[in-house]
Amino acid sequence: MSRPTVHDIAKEAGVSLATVDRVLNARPGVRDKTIAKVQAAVARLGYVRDASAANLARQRQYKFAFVLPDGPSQFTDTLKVALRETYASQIADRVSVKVVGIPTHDAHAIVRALLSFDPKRLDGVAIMVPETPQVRDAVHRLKDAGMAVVTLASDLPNSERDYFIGINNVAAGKTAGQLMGRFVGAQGEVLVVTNSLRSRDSLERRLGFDEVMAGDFPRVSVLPSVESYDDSLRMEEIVLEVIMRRPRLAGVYSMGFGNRSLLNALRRSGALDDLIVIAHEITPVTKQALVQNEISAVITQNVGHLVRSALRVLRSLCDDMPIFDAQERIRIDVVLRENLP
Amino acid sequence: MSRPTVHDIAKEAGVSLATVDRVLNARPGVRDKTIAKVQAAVARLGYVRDASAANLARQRQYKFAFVLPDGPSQFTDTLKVALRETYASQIADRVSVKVVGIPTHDAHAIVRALLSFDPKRLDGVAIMVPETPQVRDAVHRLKDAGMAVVTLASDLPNSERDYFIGINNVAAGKTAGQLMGRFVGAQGEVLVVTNSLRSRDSLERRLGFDEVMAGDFPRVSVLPSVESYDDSLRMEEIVLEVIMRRPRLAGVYSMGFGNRSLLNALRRSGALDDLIVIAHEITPVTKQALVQNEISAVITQNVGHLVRSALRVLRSLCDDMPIFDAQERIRIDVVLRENLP
DNA sequence: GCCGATATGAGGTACGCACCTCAAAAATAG
DNA sequence: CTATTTTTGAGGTGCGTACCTCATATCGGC
Repeated sequence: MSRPTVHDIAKEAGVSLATVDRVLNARPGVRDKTIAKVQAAVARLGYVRDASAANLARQRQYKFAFVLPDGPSQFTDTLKVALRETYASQIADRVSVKVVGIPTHDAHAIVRALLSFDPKRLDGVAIMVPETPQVRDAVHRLKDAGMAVVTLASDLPNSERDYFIGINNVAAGKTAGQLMGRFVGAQGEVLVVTNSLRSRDSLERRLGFDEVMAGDFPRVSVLPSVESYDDSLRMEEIVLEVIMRRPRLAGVYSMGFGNRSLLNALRRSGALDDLIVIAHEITPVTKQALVQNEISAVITQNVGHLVRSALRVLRSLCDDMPIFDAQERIRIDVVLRENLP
Repeated sequence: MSRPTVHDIAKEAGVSLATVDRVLNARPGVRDKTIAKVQAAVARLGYVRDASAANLARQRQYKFAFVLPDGPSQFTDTLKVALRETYASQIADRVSVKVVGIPTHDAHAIVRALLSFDPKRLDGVAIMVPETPQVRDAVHRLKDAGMAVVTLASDLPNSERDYFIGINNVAAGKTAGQLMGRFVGAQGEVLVVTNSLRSRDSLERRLGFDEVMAGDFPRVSVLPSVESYDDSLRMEEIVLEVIMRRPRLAGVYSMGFGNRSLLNALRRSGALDDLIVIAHEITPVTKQALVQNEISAVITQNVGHLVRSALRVLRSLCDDMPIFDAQERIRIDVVLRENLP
C-alpha cells in the first residue's frame, strides 16, 4: 500500500477535497467539528504531506541573504565556502541565497546594508555583525518589514532577531579552559589573546575560560587579556614582550581571529615548543599549526552545520513552522591533530 | 528571473521538449550533435533539474532497511532513536525505512536476515554487523541482486559494500591516546578494555591508541587489552582485579560497549577519583558519568549524522548520483563535561 | 420557518518533470 | 534514386498538492 494522498483523506473523512485542503493549509471557513474529522482521518491513515508535490505546487522561492564581514578573515572565508557548497545542493530546493559583505568596523555601513534590503524581494537574512545599538535598531526595522532575521555565530541578544545560530560561547570557553588546565599540568601562567573584548563572543569565552581555570585549576594563573584590535603588528609586539617577561608562561589561549599573526609571533619567540596553544576555529592556518604540533587543540564549530542550520531555520520562520531546537544546536567541536576533519 | 525549466532548454537549444527529455534522461535515439546542443543550452542557462518535480513525476519510492544489532546496547539504542527521528522528516521525501534487528553473535541468523530481503521490494540496506566470511558472502549476493549496500559504524572491507559510513577508528583511537597521554601526565599505566578484539573497530582503535601512546608518551605504559565478551560480571571481576594488582594504574580506556559495567566496577573499587577514564560513544550512561566527573572524555560520533549520511548515500547510489565524500565523512567528536551536546 | 451568514462541495488550473505514442523529418544504405 | 533506418517533433497524461471560483448546503438567530 502506497502513501495516502489528500484524496484518501477526503474519502476517509467523508468530506470534499476542498475541505481537506482548507484544513491542511489552515484556511478559514471550516467548522471545528469538520476540522476534527479531517484531522482524525489524517491520523488514522498516517497521512504525511508530500513535500515534493507541495513545493512544486506552491511555487515557493525562498530568497535569503547572508550578511558577513568583509575583511580578510579565515573564518568568514570558510563560512563563505560552506555557503557556496550548500547553495549548490539547495538550489534544487527552491532557495536562493545572496551573500553581502560588510565592513565590520563601520556601523553605519552595516546599517545601510541591512536597510537596503527590499522586503518584497527578500524573505529573510542571516547576519554576522558586531553588536551596536544602531544594528539592533536596524534589526528592529527588518522585523517590522516582515523579514525573518537570524544571527549567525555572533548573537544580538536584546534585539528582535528570531533565532541565534551558533555555539554557546561560555561553554566553548569552558571547554578551552578544561583542555588548557589539563594540558598545562601542574602550574604556570596562561596568556589570553583576542581581537577585542568588546566583541560579545570573546567576552563570553573569557568568562567560561576563567570559571574553569579558577575552579578546577587554581594553581594555573590566567593573565589579563591582550587585545590586538585587528592589528597584527601590535599583536606580535605584545606577545613577544609577554613571553620575554613571563618565564613561567605555559600556555596561550587565542579566543578570536588573528591566529596567523599570533603564531608568527610565537614562532619568532622560539618558545613555541614549550607552550600549550589553544585556539578557535579550524582554518587553513590553525589546521596546519595542528599538524605541525604548534597548536595543541582547536575549539571550533562546523561551518557547514552553521549554514545549513541557518537555512533550515529561515525556512521554518518563513513558513511559520516550528523549529526543532535540538537539531539546530551547534556543537562545540574539539579538534586535536589526531581527529582533524 | 526564476529558474530555467526544460521548456527554456528546448527553446534555447532549438529542439523539441521530447529531445531535451531524451537527453536529460539518457534515453537512446539522439545524435551526438544534438546531445551536445542540449547540453550546451543546459550549461548556458544553468539549468538544474527540479528534484521535487522529478521525484513526483517519477513516482519514486525509496525503500531502505537498516540492519542493526538486537542486544541491549546503548549505542544502537541511540542509533535507533536517531533513525526514528530522521524517519519522520524522510517520509515526506519519498523514502521508507525498515529497521531489522539481528542477534550479533549468530552469523547464520544475520545471513538469513540479509538474504531474506526481496530485491524487488527493497532498494538498499545499511548494515551494522560483525565481520565474517558468511556476511561478506551475503553482501556479495545482495549486490548481485542489484541492491545498494552501505556499512554503518563498522565496516566490511574486502566485501562489495558500496560505501562505509562511520568514523576512522584508527584515528579515533589516536585521539583517545592523545587525550589519555596528556591527561594522565608524567607516567603510569593504562588499562584498555573492550568487548572483544575480534571486532574490527576495537582492533583499529587499539592500533591507533598504541601508536600515539608509544610515540608521544613513552613513559606511560599500556597494559594488554581486557576483553569482556559482553559478560558484565566477568568485566567487573577482571577490572577489580587489575586495580588491586596495579597501584600505578592511572587511566582506563574503554574502546567499546559495556561502559555501564565498567563504571560500576570502577565505582566499587573506590579508585575512580584518581583515574582518567576515556570511553567511546555518548549514551545516557557516559553522559551522566561525564557530568559527575567520573569520565574525563568521550570519543563519539554523531548518530544523527550517521543516519542521515547513510540515507543520503543510499539515495545517491539508487539514483546513480555522485557521492560527496567530504559531506559524508563522519567526524570524530571529543566530548568533555564542558561541551556536552 | 425564514433570513443572512457561514460552511462545504464540485471542479478546474497550474507547478516542472517523466514517460508515452505516433507521425514526420532527416540521415543513411542500397 | 528509392527504401530503410534513425532521429526528431508534437502532443498528451499523470504525479500530489496548492489555490481559485462559484454554486449549493447547512447553520444560527429571530
